[in-house]
Amino acid sequence: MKKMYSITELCQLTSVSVRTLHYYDEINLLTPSFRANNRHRRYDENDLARLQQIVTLKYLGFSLKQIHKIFKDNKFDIYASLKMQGEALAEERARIKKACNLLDYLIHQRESNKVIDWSVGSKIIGILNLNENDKANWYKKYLDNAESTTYEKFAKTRTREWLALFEEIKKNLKSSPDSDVAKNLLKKWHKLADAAYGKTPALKTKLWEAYKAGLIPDMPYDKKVITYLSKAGEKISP
Amino acid sequence: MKKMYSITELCQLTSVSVRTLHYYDEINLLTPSFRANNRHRRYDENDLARLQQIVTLKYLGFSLKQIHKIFKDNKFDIYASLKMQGEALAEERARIKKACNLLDYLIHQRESNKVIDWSVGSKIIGILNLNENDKANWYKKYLDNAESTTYEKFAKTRTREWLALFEEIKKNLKSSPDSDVAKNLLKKWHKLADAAYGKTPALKTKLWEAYKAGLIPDMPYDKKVITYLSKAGEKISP
DNA sequence: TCCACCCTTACGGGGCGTCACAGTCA
DNA sequence: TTGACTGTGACGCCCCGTAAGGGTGG
Repeated sequence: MKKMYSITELCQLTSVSVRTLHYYDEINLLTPSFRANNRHRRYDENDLARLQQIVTLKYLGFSLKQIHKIFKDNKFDIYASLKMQGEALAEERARIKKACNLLDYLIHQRESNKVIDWSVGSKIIGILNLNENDKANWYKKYLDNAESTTYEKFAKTRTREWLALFEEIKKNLKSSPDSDVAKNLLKKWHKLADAAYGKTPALKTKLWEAYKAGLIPDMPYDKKVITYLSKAGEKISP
Repeated sequence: MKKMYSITELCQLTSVSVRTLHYYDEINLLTPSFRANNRHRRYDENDLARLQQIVTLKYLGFSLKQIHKIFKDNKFDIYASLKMQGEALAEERARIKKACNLLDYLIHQRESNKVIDWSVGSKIIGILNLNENDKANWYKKYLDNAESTTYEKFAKTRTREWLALFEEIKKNLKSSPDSDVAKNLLKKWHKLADAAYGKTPALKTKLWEAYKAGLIPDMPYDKKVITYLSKAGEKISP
């Protein structure tokens, strides 16, 4: 004697609404194995198992259409599609993390300037959506033409000096941002930055903001370094 | 003389489709400031700025309805709503991370058993969706009645012994999972586990699976400890 | 005349929530 | 009679994509 479930019983077991089961019946995703004389739906153990699979797959981000395919196609490789879904989830995670970064950036803008520059927001979205090939040219989305030229000239051609400085800072990460060591490193950083952007302080700020917000794709510098410098800067000129 | 934009120009500037701008016009979210004689839409700088704000807010997860409110209500505190949206994003992140954990669990199941037990999947979803108050009772969702009783009896009443063991393991995390130290710790763990679940080995496995998958809310043990034990176990009985 | 833009109108889709109305069994 | 449970049917939502069919300026 097999155990049978009414529609509400099944709902309670799986935290699914009645409407949802009606809908799944309608689209032939989960048709009850039997109908009582009153036309009431009656589900058996297999139906329950199937529903549990549906619920689980849905939680993992599969669409009902995809789930349909998984059931229909016996040769369907669930293992492979689970792995694929894993990649999709990873992408979604990355997207949300980017959104969080952008959010922090905007909140910080607002805290220091009292006004949010939304054009920067949409520029950043452009950067975040760059594909692998175009990532290297992020600055073209963020800066205007003149600024881009300046950036290419000074940042890219003198990369070695920057990297050396950041390596040095990395070694001193444990020292307090208040310390003389930190002040000294900050001074060195300002010297390099001013050599490049002293004539265009607005650009200097703009770039610094971008780095601080973690908006640069494949940043060659450790983010900890940026945070450290940022803290050191705050201590000196609050 | 103000700069004006045709609809396609605006689209190119903001990576938004024409249809979308039509729609925004339709719902009065972004009505172009002017219309040419041909009824063509003409946007000015303000419209552009507004669109940039819309795009940014949308990227951050706001609905069009919410954005509408933000514009309409002058007293609207954008700062506060940005912060709120930050919380929403954090929740979404958490959800995705949970889904990733579940996915790993299922893939691992499939790798060792060749068959996925979907009922476990839906049980786990039940656990993951527990609110703060009910988290402590996660095992009631995961285990059946008899198992729950056993768990309450042995796991909860002897918590101190478990915690002591896990603390000891934590101190030895750096030792290789191959080493004698590891073997010894694993032995201790088996002794404790068997004292509790020796008579119900299926339950022992079931609980271990749950821990390994990181499905226990507010787990009192460091996850590194679980991973370490897991590796040590694999080395001994592959 | 042809082309490049632009317009409006309308259907569809995903995954149900939410009525409205009716039947059945205790 | 009441009321708990169930059934079917249909509209709505949200954010557009995707036509279809037609206008205008160069």
